[in-house]
Amino acid sequence: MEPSPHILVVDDSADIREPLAKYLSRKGLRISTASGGVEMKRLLKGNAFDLVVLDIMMPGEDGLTLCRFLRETSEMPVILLTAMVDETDRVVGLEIGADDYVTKPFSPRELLARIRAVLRRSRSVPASRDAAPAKRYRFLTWELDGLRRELVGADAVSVPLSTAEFRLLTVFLQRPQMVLSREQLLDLTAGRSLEPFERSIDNQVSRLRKKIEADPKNPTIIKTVWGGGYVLAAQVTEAAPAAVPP
Amino acid sequence: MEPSPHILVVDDSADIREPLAKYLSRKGLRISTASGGVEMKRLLKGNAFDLVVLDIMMPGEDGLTLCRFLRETSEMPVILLTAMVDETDRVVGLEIGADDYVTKPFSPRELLARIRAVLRRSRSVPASRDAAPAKRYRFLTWELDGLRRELVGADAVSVPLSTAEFRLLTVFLQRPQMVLSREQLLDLTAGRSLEPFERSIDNQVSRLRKKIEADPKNPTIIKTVWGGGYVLAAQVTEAAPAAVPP
DNA sequence: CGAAAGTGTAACCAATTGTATCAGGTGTCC
DNA sequence: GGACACCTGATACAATTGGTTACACTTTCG
Repeated sequence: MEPSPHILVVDDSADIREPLAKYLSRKGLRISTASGGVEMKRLLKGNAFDLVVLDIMMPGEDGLTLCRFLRETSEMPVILLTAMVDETDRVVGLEIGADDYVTKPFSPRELLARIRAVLRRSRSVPASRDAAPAKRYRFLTWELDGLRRELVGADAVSVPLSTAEFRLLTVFLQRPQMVLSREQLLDLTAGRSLEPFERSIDNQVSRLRKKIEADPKNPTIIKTVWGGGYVLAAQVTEAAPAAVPP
Repeated sequence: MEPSPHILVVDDSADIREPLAKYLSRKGLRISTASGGVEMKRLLKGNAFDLVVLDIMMPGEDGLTLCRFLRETSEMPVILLTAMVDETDRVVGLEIGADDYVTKPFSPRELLARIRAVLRRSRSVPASRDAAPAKRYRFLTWELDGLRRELVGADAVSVPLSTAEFRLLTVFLQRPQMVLSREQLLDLTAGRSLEPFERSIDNQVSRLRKKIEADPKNPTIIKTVWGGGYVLAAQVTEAAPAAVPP
């Protein structure tokens, strides 16, 4: 029932990237690839990955720099691909906070084993506290309280949202003005990839519109991008989490 | 400038102790190590530690015993290292008052993250003397007194909770805004794993809701995440344990 | 314009969830 | 020991949720 893990492979060389992606996909993982830092960052915005495989030796933005970036911006596990037999890279890598490393040349099987090991570890029972970055978002007359999972209208009346609706709305609010494909939306809301003729996202959007649009037939908040997906076309301001009652 | 936190790592195996100490040192923590209970107690006398990392499985004086000892003699946060297999250990550990646990095998990075999380938490709570394994949690109009195992409402009326209800609520309060699967909840409350068609957690949640929700049919505190489990959707503040008049 | 592709949404249905009820277990008090 | 209170897991059945399907409607483009 669990969605298959989504892995991002970052390597400048297509000769490594492509076969690797193919192999890992066959093994039941969802794979996206990026050829460098810029592409990686773009993909990170629209998708929810469970792990990043990162080549250290890359032209342009260095792998270690990217690893450090990942560490600073997320909790995502990282596995490094290091070319050197030299220990320095591994040490530096682990120091920066990588979860594991594989030295090139490596067998895909070995990498797969490492990926599974790291995923297993990171999936263990959530320990304690460390509150999620739950925020509040204000848009138009609405306010979504991420802490209480509640949508409140101008008249302070709360509109009940189902789990899927809440997730979808959150995803949009975190990415205003960004066109999101159905594929990305499904990844971000449900962590799975789009099946050939799936229409579930269309339905969720439709259901959500009925709850938040003044006129669902002429949506002004969540707009359709023909052939592209949907956008949240409203200005969003992030508010601090609801104040604690004294 | 804040002095870097001083951590005591207690593990009988040098193969774990040494590299861990090295890694954590590089990350800016001050590390001392002990190979067992005797050495630990000796070090405790001469140093002020901010946190103890404790292996549960050790020859001689058992880790759980040492953890209990720490709880009785100090306020120091404890993170347990437990073997993946034994779920009971985790439950007992948290019950005894450990602040967190990490299951072996673990990545140094994961442990570091847990250490930082626990330190952050322990720093934000005003220090309180007198050993108290159980805390008090305030949420909405409620207050749970972990010491007396009592739930008190706004009107100072106490609502009696059964053992299972108390544990479940505690687990939620320690992880606000965190979606917990039935599997995880059962693990954390009873230390066992979910049988195929088990519904006991649903039942417990339902029973707990009847006691704490204003309208159990439309829960606002413990919300359902369809296909995912349950979340505590309320802000929680930790309070010092209630003073016991002598 | 007309076909093809893309989108909106009502209606349907399988899976998931809420909860009443039941039964076994445990502890208490005579 | 027996009666009773209470707790907790199992079971059953109703309600809800969300994916699927079908069909009408839109947009695009030759």
